[in-house]
Amino acid sequence: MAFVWYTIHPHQYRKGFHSSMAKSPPKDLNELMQRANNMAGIRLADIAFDNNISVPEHLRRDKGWVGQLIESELGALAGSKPQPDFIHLGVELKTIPIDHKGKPLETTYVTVAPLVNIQGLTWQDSVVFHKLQHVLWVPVEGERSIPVAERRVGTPILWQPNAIQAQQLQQDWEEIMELIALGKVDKITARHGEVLQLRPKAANSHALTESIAEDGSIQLSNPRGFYLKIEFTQQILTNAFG
DNA sequence: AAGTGATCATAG
DNA sequence: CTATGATCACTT
Repeated sequence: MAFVWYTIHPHQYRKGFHSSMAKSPPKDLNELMQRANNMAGIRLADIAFDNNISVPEHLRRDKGWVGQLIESELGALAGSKPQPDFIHLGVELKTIPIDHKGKPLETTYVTVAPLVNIQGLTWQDSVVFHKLQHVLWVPVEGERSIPVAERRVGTPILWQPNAIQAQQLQQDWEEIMELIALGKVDKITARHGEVLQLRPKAANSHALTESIAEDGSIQLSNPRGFYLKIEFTQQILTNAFG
């Protein structure tokens, strides 16, 4: 849908886009949003060129490519730390693949789920809670019919959960964590949870990590991660553009 | 076509 | 393995 592109000025941006060298972290929220807004309407090939990054033919073996490209353009600190992308701003960056109608094509990965040592862990102490406190959503065309290089970035959305969304997230998180605490992690499916779901998050189905068994002892299970369901992220986009 | 379970690359 | 970035691809 066209609404995703409502702030786009293709010709103006295309001309003066290439120029920046290595990006430094944005000094404040305004600078971050200015950079994000300047990407709206730009093709991934142009952003890649600007960052001296090559464009893969497809994402099958480069599933995190788009996210890392946008991180580079926005000056997010590289590295794999369990911290917000822009720790000094308290903002988490998430790219989200959308179809031609502006609907998310995939669920959104949030974080790995803790499966042991979770006694006393509360919603407000959780990584899910903290990561979703402030998110910069960057929509990107994701239909496979569009060559990766030609996919365009949409208008960014700076989001914070409203009261209802916060409640939905907390309820799902608490129900899922309760099952994990009871040693039923291997019985949890992606169908649990209204807006937040638990799914495998590993190199493959044979990867193992410690978890709680039904008798309270330690067992091994496939690592899991928390993901936001499509309807939830679709609502975020609708609320911003609709 | 949607949704769930599986998978890919990289850094430490 | 853990954690970052996610999308793939098979089942329903």
